[in-house]
Amino acid sequence: MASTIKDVSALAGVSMKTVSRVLNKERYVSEKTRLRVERAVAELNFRPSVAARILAGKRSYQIALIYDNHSPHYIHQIQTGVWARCIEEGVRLLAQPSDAASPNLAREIGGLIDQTQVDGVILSSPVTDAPGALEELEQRGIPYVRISPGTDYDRSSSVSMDDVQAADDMTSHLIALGHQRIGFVVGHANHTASDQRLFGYRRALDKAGLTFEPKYVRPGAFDFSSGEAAGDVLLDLAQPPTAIFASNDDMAAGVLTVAHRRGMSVPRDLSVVGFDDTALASQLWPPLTTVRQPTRDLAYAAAGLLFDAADEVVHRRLPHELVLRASTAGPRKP
Amino acid sequence: MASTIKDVSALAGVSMKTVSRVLNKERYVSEKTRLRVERAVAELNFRPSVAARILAGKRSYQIALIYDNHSPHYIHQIQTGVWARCIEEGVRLLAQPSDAASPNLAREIGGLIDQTQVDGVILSSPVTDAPGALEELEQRGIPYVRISPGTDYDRSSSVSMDDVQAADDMTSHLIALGHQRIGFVVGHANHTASDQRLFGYRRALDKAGLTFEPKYVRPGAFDFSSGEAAGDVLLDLAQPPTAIFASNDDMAAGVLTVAHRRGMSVPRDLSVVGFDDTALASQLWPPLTTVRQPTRDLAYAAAGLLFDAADEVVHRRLPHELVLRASTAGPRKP
DNA sequence: TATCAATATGACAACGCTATCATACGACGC
DNA sequence: GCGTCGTATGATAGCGTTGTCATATTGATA
Repeated sequence: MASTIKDVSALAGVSMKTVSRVLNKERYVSEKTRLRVERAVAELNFRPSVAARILAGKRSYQIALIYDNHSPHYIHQIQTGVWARCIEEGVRLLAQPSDAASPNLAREIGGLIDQTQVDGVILSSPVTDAPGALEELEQRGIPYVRISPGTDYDRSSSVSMDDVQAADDMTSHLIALGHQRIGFVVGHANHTASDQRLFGYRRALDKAGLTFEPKYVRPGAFDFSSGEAAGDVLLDLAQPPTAIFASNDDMAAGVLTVAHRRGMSVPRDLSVVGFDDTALASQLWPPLTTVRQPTRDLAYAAAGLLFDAADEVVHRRLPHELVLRASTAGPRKP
Repeated sequence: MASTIKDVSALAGVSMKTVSRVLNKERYVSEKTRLRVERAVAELNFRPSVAARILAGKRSYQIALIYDNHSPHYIHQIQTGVWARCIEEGVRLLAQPSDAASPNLAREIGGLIDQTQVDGVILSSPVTDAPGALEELEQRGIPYVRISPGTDYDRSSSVSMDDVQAADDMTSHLIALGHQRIGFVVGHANHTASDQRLFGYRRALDKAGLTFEPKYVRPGAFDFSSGEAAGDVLLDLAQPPTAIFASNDDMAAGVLTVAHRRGMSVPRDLSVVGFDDTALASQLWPPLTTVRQPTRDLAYAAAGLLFDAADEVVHRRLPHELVLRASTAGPRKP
């Protein structure tokens, strides 16, 4: 059924090697020959077998995306971004779920590489910070790029946004609206972004001369129910906050639900803000003020860095954006 | 770095072919030899090269999942389900986004197969109903299983839920609560599930002796904003519905937002229900009454059918479930 | 004891491509 | 006219597996 390079070379009247040269855009092929080969390729609808290429050559024309993230929206955007860049490059993408906390992670990655001979790997947070995974890749000399790494910043190329600055911006926005008591829900402990967002919150308070109150900070895990739990605790305080900043949109949705359940009106009685600007943010009521994280673009850029792979370490930082919607207002006059 | 079957055979003191037999669990290998080979494999941490296997053998130990769906939640669940079954089987999964409406779809699928020699394909709706894609697969004799196909039911094995019955159940539930004027938001025209849910809605009205009113039915596209638009039209009617049934959760969220914007209280002034039970449903306010679609299980079962691939066509139908939350109540007394 | 089937193993070609090396062809300078 | 260089092409040997076929060993049966 499927045609091979041999069929193409026969039809074009050249050797297999010449066809191979055309396919790989090597130098030293005359214009005339290239055209003849390309026509034959088109006529036979020929597609080189990835398997044979891997076996014979150095490249596999495949890269892997390794992720462990429980937000479908985030994963989807990451996949879409990397995918788009791979299409441009004519490279196949293997999407690989994993468990960043698993002791087998390094072995799994090793297995993936042995089996598929991928040319490179993209790691998305929090796999970016699994030491075993990085070691494994380095030992094998596989180039890799990290999306939003939290540790060992200079260990590899990476793309990221400025989580500290973004959280600072958002907190400053709330302060500018007049809020003095601002609650904060921290993200999942595995993700370094959680620390950074917390630090940005603190820095903004500090700059504004507001004292940091530990009781206004609650742990969370980036999921809806931890947002609910944190919201309940914060609103039960004797002096509850007038605004709550959740480290992602899912948790902000949890806070919103708690407020609704208590009959509070948002934003009149309480301002709520999130982080990420997932689809969820605009589907809630009221629509959520949040930080737009350029997830898709980060992923696209990460793939770009991998393909350009000079041997040097390159970092690309993409801009975030405050998205002001209807869940924020000034605090109610006492 | 990576070891080959040759290394293993040398260490175990047997021929390459015997190692191959052990790896593929073929018959006619003595217990003693098998153990010796297995020990050598473990010691060298050997992983067979997928590329070489594909090239030499008939199987590629890879299957592809082809999807075109704009709901990240849905895709995520599909991927997770198929993935889980593939792990059990030791088969690699290639996740392949595509465009069901593209005229190139068949060629793209052909290219995928030529390049990767996948052993089988799983199609998720609406790619399930793209005639070109099915033809291409059949011409090449690639086994495939469809998830929730809408047409040509007997053309291939498939897994699905009963969309008609589910929509009927939900509508009947609303009727049982006392609603007589029930709005309906149709899904995307590409998806056959849209038709079926609409039919289920009609069938329930019919059974209850309520007359079908075309003005209570609005088109939609499975996304938030089409839900908003439909909600606005329905609530602007002189005799607005007392309940609105949206064909998925995203559109139901749009309806909820419209209600909130108009200062209506849900469910006191209006009942709203969705379909799918995505994460969104429980994160909205009020939490959404909806139909739980067993997406993950469907995907898992689809992979199972593919691996068991007898040559016969098998259909598996998985049960749905009404999830009653806080967005429904009886209509307000006039 | 000879014959046969069932079991167990190995030698070697083949899969479809790329890498390596060899070769052929002009154009150029001396 | 001869070596030399840059360009263009081909012949052939693998890459790491599995398929095919051949061969060896066993135990049971005639």
